[in-house]
Amino acid sequence: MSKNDSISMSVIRRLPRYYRFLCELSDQNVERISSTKLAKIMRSTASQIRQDLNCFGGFGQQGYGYSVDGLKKEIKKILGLNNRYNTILIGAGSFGAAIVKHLDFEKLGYDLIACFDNDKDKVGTKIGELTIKDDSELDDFCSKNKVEVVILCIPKENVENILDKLYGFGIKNFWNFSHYDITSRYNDTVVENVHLNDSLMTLCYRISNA
Amino acid sequence: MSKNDSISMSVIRRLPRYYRFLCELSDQNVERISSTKLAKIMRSTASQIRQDLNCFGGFGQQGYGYSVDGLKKEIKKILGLNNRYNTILIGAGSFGAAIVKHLDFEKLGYDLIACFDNDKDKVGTKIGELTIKDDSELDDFCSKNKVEVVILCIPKENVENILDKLYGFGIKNFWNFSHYDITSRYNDTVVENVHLNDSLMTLCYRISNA
DNA sequence: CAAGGATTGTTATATAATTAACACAGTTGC
DNA sequence: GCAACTGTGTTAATTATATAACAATCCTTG
Repeated sequence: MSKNDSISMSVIRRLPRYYRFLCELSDQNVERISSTKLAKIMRSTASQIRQDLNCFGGFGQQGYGYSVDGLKKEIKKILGLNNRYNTILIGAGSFGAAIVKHLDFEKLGYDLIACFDNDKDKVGTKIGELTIKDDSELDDFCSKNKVEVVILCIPKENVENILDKLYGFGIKNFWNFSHYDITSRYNDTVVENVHLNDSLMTLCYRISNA
Repeated sequence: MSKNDSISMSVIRRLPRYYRFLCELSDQNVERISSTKLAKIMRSTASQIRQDLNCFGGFGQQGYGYSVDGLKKEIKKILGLNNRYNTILIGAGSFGAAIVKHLDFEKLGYDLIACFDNDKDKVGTKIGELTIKDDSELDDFCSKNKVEVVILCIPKENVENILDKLYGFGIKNFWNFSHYDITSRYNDTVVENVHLNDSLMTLCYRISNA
């Protein structure tokens, strides 16, 4: 598949940031940008930008730079943001609910098709258009629907059980907010662990040692 | 200050994870652990663990390994988790509220002393024990209280204004959930940017290119 | 439409991070 | 209390990442 054999994670994790800044430039009706100017805005280096982009192809033009809209579309395609993925939320507490309300899943390709919780008080209430289902319905739902991504917002005690079950249904893509490293359990899954506590601790270190 | 001159960010970002796993081992009443065993549990390498820890001092003992509780305490100290920091939340929407409810600020050293929002409907309502204040009270509050950390959960349009104001009060530590790179504006601040959209996009890339 | 300037794609260099190697200190068991 | 083993701290080698350099290419302008 073209050039992108084994792109390093360092590069991949920078792509969303490029996309973000390109969207802003586009909103400001900037038509073209050079790697040097973009580097200045993003506090990066021209070298890095050019090298990152060239992992995927030559999107620029000598003597001109990059077309903002063109590059934006290319990165969107690279990131796979034109695809759609059926997504469910497990753990529909205030945190899970806030997560799905706060971000643009739709825009980024995720279709939220169901929410689950084990709290009887929450079951039956709504998150947006969706009615929260009981955890006991999870098996049935997964066997009848093509679930591609799971957002996990549950306490770490419950993770292993739920995880094994989902894995059994062939679900391997997780956006994980629970305080548990999913990758420690399976290694053929795609997992984004968002460890907010880790982030707070890192902040603490940096403040304390500033 | 001892050994820790210019520890690399890579090392620092691993510390919370060590701490997390050590807490679990401690909960399981494990008394001692070798770098090799810990590496196996954490899916890391013994070399990396030993080298990371030795940035801060020799906490282990030849032929024995590391005392779980001892090492846990050391890392806690290194991370600065014994310190206390006065913290305020700006943007007390469902997301901001969920963030402060979901995590153990207390345990990690952060004392939440006030919440602000510009939505008149939210002002006066409560988050835990705290009553949400109007943004207009921010100046007054900052001048009368020692605010050390700010959690930002506001739309990116409002960030620059609020940020300049806070910076004016000498506040330089931010936990930032807004879709804006604070480091692009000032460079003498300590910022943890949590870009959840970026995380979602990275996940999308990895699913799409698996 | 040619000459000069700009800016890329790419290769080469320098820096950073990870892994491996190993000497030596401390533990354990007989 | 000695021999064999375990496992650290540390230095060395390897790999990965970021920066710099530059020739090739395309735009721009008079």
